[in-house]
Amino acid sequence: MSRPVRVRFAPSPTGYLHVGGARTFLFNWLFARHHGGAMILRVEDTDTARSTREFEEMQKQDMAWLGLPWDEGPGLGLETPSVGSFGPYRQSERMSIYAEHAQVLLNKGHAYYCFCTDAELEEKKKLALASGRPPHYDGKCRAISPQDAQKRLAQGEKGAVRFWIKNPKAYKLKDLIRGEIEFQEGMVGDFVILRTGGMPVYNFCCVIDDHLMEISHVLRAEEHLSNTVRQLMLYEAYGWTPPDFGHMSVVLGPDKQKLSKRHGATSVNDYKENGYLKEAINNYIALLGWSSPDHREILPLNEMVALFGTDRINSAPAVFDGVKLKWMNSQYLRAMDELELWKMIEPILKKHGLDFSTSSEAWIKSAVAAFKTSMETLVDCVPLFHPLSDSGFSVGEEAAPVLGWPTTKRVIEVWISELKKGNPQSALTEEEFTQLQKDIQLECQVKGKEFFQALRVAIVGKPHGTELKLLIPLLFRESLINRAQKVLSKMS
RNA sequence: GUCCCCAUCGUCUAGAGGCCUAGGACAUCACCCUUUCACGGUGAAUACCGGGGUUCGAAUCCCCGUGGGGACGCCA
Repeated sequence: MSRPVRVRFAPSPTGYLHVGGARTFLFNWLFARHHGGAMILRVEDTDTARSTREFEEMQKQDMAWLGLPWDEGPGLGLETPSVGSFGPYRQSERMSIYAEHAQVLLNKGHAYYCFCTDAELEEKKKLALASGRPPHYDGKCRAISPQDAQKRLAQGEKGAVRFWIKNPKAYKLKDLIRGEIEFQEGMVGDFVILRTGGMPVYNFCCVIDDHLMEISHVLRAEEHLSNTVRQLMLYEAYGWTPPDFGHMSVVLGPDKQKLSKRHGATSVNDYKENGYLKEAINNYIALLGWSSPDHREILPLNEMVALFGTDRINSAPAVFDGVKLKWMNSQYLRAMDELELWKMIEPILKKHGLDFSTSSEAWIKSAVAAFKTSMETLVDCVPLFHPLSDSGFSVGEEAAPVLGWPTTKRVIEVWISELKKGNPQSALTEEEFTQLQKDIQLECQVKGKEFFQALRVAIVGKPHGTELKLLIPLLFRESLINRAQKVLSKMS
């Protein structure tokens, strides 16, 4: 009775992997790993008008980037072959399988050819809706005998194949997340399984594939709940045992509408580019509808695997909160090793013209350590590291009032002469700097704002910014002198 | 229109009849630390959608209403 756990993520390659899809994928992945089962990737590309191989590739790249490998399905890369023995894993490559299975239904009298035109169908639907009847297909073409249908087909007429609902009845579903759900009789009409032209339709492919791929559990979004009744009918017609279903709620935007592009950044790729860590994204997304039994919120992937279960999935829809994601990201950033973090930061800095390739490992470690608590995303490193780069030094507009103060010049001059007392290729320690500040204040008889802001301008070119005691140990005397002199030259 | 799902602080949630004067996290506010900002620390404010039952007792169970979402496709 207990089958091996095999779950699948079945996206349509019609765009980037978005947050909602990523959550479905993550939940399935966690479920598979928790039970030691297999994670299958199946590409649902039967909507040929909107599906592309490029989109498929982008989604796979995002999935891989999240660090959630799949066990079976198309490989990463446009030309890479699929892995797994239940393929092909692209629905567009399974056409003969669907055709065969549709024929089985046709032979059993569980399906029939429908020759109604779009216009005709549209008209009927409108009429039904207007008179308060459910807009279901009226079953007109049931009357066409298989022989007549074959004849019309042979004459070149095109038709679709519909599932024939032989004995309408209520269907019960034991949902893993929602419990028992009952669909009343008459909820759906005879539905299309093969479009005119032979292209199969989602509900049909889904059943064939889930069965043939021996999928044991289907965790998917709530929007498929009402569809499930059709799928149940198909399982019944074939005499197959359906998998266990679990329908999770949808992810909402701040306006409580289903999260979509108009809500701004909603794809995994957006977050990746905006400097988010995959660990933070996985962790945050997992908390959108799932909670840990031990009530912790910061959970690394391996712990989520150990703790995951469908019993703690919330059936109410969740609003996506970018602010909390950002917080989560900052937590992971802080927990990272300095050199590991540097590997991610360095290319970003380089892209912004900040080159630290000559810096020593010790310097990098202390620089990253000094700044990582101020970062919420990776891209936040740019303004933070900017003051450490000599090429990026300039005297800002905001410094103008400070430059106008009568005491400023003297403070900077003393600062320079003090710096010259040491090795130009050395930096001041935090303690030395603290002492030096006291000395200068005493010598110049300047204190408070007049002193601190003057000094800050001499060092970073602006009266505000990062704490000086963090910056100073990371800057050589030579560089500090150069900067101070540049400021001085602005004053005369 | 019909059917299905859902309903605890602004947001994510804990809560499976007494442990709830409803707990945590993010955000907010105040104070402390600090030359500024940030970090950190301490604390505050804020929620059981409404109405009926059931029960000695209900956020928790039932019914009705309301609100939100989804489905009713030759989209997935």
